[in-house]
Amino acid sequence: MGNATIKDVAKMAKVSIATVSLAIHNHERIPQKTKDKVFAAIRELNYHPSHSARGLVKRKSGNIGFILTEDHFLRTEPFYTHIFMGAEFEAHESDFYILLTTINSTFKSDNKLPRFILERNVDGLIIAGKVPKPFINEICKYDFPIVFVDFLPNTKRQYVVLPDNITGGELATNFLIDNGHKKIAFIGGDIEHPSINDRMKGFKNSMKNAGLEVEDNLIDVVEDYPGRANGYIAAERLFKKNKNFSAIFSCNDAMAVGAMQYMKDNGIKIPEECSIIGFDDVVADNAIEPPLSTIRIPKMEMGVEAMKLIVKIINNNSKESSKVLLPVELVKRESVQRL
Amino acid sequence: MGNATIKDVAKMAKVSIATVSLAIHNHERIPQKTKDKVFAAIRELNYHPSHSARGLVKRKSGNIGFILTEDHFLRTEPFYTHIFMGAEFEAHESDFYILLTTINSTFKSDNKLPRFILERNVDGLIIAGKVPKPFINEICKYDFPIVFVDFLPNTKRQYVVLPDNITGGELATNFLIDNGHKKIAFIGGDIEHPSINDRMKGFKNSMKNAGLEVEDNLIDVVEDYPGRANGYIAAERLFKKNKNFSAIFSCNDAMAVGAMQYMKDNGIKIPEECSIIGFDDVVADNAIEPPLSTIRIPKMEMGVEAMKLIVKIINNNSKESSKVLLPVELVKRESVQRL
DNA sequence: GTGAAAGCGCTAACAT
DNA sequence: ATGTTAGCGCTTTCAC
Repeated sequence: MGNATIKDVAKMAKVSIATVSLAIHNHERIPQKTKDKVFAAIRELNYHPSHSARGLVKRKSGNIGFILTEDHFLRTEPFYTHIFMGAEFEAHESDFYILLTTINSTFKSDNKLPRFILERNVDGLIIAGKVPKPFINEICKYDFPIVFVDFLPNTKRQYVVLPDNITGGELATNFLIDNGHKKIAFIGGDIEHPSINDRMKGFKNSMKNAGLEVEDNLIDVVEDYPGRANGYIAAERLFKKNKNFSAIFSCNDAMAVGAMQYMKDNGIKIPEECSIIGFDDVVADNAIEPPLSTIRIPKMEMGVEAMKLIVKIINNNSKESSKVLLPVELVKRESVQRL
Repeated sequence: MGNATIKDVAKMAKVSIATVSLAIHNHERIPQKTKDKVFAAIRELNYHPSHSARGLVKRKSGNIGFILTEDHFLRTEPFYTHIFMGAEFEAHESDFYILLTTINSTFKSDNKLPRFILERNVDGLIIAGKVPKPFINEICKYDFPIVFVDFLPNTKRQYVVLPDNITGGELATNFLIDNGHKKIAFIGGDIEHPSINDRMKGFKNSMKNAGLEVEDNLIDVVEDYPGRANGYIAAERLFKKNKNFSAIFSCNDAMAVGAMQYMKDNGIKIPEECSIIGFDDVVADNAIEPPLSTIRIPKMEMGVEAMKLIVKIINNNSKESSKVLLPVELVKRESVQRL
């Protein structure tokens, strides 16, 4: 089972190893006939060029580093897992391998960086989700090309792949408005996160456009991570303070699920007494009762685009900065009631 | 920011590159004094050996391939994600990188194998969870050392890391028995899966040891994947056929959650009217009502052990076969009632 | 149109 | 106790 080297191919095709190499790279100076001979030998021998040898001479590792925080990777919902898989799929189309590693969300500037950075064993980086500032600072000292996915840090050269959060926020809000809702609450967390911020921006845009008031006390934003527990808390505060709303737009599904739990615990019927819409579209949404309406983020596609972009940058075919905005989609399920 | 080569180190330490190389490998022929000089230069230059160059001469890639099915990777519960992270952590301790890839669960023998196999760009394989038979057949043609985690195929040389499913099954069953349950149902799926099979074995062992009868019509095993939906179905069948049991042992948490859903939908109080215990201990267990008692599988540790084992095999320090059995643990929560 | 040869960074056998 | 050197598999320049 093929452990052939370029020499073996050369011998079998009766050409020099230089010719084999050039043929593989589809060099114009090699006529089709010779190429055919070479490729026949390659197939026959089940030859695959050695990654190491190639890397050595090209001074490229042929690897892409994929980094996310442990928290994100271990989240119940396979959100970043989907993004990774998109990148992985796309990697099959290129000659790159992906090295996945996680970092701690409490990364300090004197913590050890991932080994593949120190050893320069990657040609570029994909960073998915929010990562700590000190980490970004450290990593920028090495000058790898970096593509950020689902997070927008403020670095100089910015290559990012994001869902269209603003439009998503508008989509969700418009859906509620179109269903006759006028008093709409917004719950969120970690508001410095650019994505969450944009979703709220979309919310406000739509409210304004519809001539509806955005009431401060209908907005509940917790400081930290917008997860289930905080969704519960936010809903609790909202309902205790003010019962004067007919729908909630949650900055993501996790918080929405928490909020729904609160409503269930307190006998508030969904959607009869209060409608709710989330954001992300993660698997759990379909498993809860009632199924949650939400905004679908194209997770796989984000991974695919990130991979395409980093390869483009490495091959020097890209501009100084670029921002890929992926369209999101309204998913109507049963958590929103027409008034 | 260090792109130094072994030459630079040699120059700075005023020795030959051979000495540097030997010092790095802590060769005995190099006296401590020289080593100190060398390491000082290494630190100074922030030198890290080139993975490619090393790989080229050693004819090793320095990579481990980690393979699982897409289904498993994208499962809502981050079960295999935890296993992967364990392997990732352990990889930090070694000189290996991990290449993660997924395969389709419908893999056919003429499907393309992962690229790192074809290109021989891994020195060994970790395969997590059940993978299709044709895949195993294909992969065995290349003779990479393989460690299987959480799955036991019948290959010749067997290196496996498993949770102690039999003991787990006994633990769960004994817990129910100790709480006064005598009529206990078992629900499961994919019974050819060695893990599920072992859990049932443990169930039967405990029942027998306690002098209790294992009633055939209290065992409901679906053909396919033991997931939520099938848990619901199994519970439904069980309750329709026979109300004559006070507790259910579910082969895993996913099925348990499905079964609980059925009970809730049909007004069967948990645990007052029926106790239930699962297996796996995944995050969701704590989020449902009532919190599910279960058997905890040490997922991270399994990844760690798998990585340790594959490294050992690659370094030729292992026996022909070996089976690492990791202890499981009973987690008492609120889904089991004392009779 | 094709081949020879240098060299990528490293290891290890062989010299000194 | 340390250095010299061949060679791992490949790319690419230069020569034929």
